[in-house]
Amino acid sequence: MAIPASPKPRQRRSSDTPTRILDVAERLAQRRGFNGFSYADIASELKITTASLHYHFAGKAQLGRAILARYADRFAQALDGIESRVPDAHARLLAYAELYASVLRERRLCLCGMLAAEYQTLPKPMRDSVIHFFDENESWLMKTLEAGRAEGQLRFSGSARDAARMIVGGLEGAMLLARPYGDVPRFQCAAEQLLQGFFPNAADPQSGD
Amino acid sequence: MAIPASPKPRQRRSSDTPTRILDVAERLAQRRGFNGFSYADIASELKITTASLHYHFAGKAQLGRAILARYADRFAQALDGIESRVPDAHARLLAYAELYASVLRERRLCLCGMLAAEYQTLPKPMRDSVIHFFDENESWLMKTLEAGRAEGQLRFSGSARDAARMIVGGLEGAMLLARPYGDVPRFQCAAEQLLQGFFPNAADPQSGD
DNA sequence: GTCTATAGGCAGATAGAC
DNA sequence: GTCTATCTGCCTATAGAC
Repeated sequence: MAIPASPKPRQRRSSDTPTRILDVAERLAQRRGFNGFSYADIASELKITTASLHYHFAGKAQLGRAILARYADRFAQALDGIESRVPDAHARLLAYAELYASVLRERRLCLCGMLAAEYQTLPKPMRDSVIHFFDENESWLMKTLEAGRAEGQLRFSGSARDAARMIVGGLEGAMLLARPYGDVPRFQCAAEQLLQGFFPNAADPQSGD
Repeated sequence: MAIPASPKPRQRRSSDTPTRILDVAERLAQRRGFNGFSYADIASELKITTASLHYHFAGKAQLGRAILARYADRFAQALDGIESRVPDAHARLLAYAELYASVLRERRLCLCGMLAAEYQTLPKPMRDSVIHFFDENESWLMKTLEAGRAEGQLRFSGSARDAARMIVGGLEGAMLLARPYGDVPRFQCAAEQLLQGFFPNAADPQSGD
């Protein structure tokens, strides 16, 4: 029920052609941007032709939609996974930041962070998916923050919505800057500082140096 | 001395061809990304030919370097301006965030935020300039934060370097996300939250709702 | 499903006239 | 400095054989 069985458990490892195309395209989009790769890049890596690519994904716009749809699904599953595995709100925030760190470790940007930069050049359906992704993140964080505040595990002064937006933006920005430096700890350090204000047990931020 | 006079004060408004080219190219780069515009885009807007563009900037890579050099100069001047006009550290941080807001109001991203996303596709000299830009921002913020802490106007627990990096990343990310929504207040709200932890006079962040 | 072959357009770039 | 004309290459995309 919760985990629907794959409709066709044929191949050993998820490696049917559409999936492999999406895997490569997604990685290229996260590393080089949606405007930074071509059908030829995917085709050469998979040793197929661009004509074959067009059989599976009629155009780059449709490919982009498919990448985004799969990415959003996977992200939603990851958030569900946090909720089922991690009981307390404090740890959930850290687990949320760790999702970003794991992407950065592959020298990728968050797909939607990248697409947010390219937003003005994207076809309308992709724009809508990017917005939807951030809305979903905001909702999940709001839910988490409010629950944590009710339980006394988290503290924050303003609205949960504003706090959620600051967290998403802060993590996306920390990722954006850490990647050119090739410096994952740089991201982690920023993420910790960003979140520490929400933890009541944190040392008072007034010690000197 | 501080403000060197323009070498050739010929035209009424800064409108020699190289400057107009840089103006258009910079705006396109900040809105669509460096990979999101072409020589033809600039040429058609200025009603010149791409051949003329090549006379002033031999290639897109050189144009990119010129855009970055001018942008970095202007940003450094803006930081100097804050230091000369704004006396206290608290207000300097707010003025710093306002620099970002003024860019966002033109529906642009910070040039180097945009180029950070496209980093893997940039020619080496542009990469170096992007890194240098963020290093300069970090230095300026460190200086400002340390002075503010010494004067008792700012408080923060970790190193000034880590705090500076969190601020740059946080503002860049808040910009990145606010733009797709076309929502400048969204940025300002995130910026305020990001900075409020540095202000000792802020209300303790434990009030309920 | 995958291929060969190719179309049509746009990219960055250059030569040479004015 | 700006132009016309052109080049080469890459881009997305399609037709049609296998």
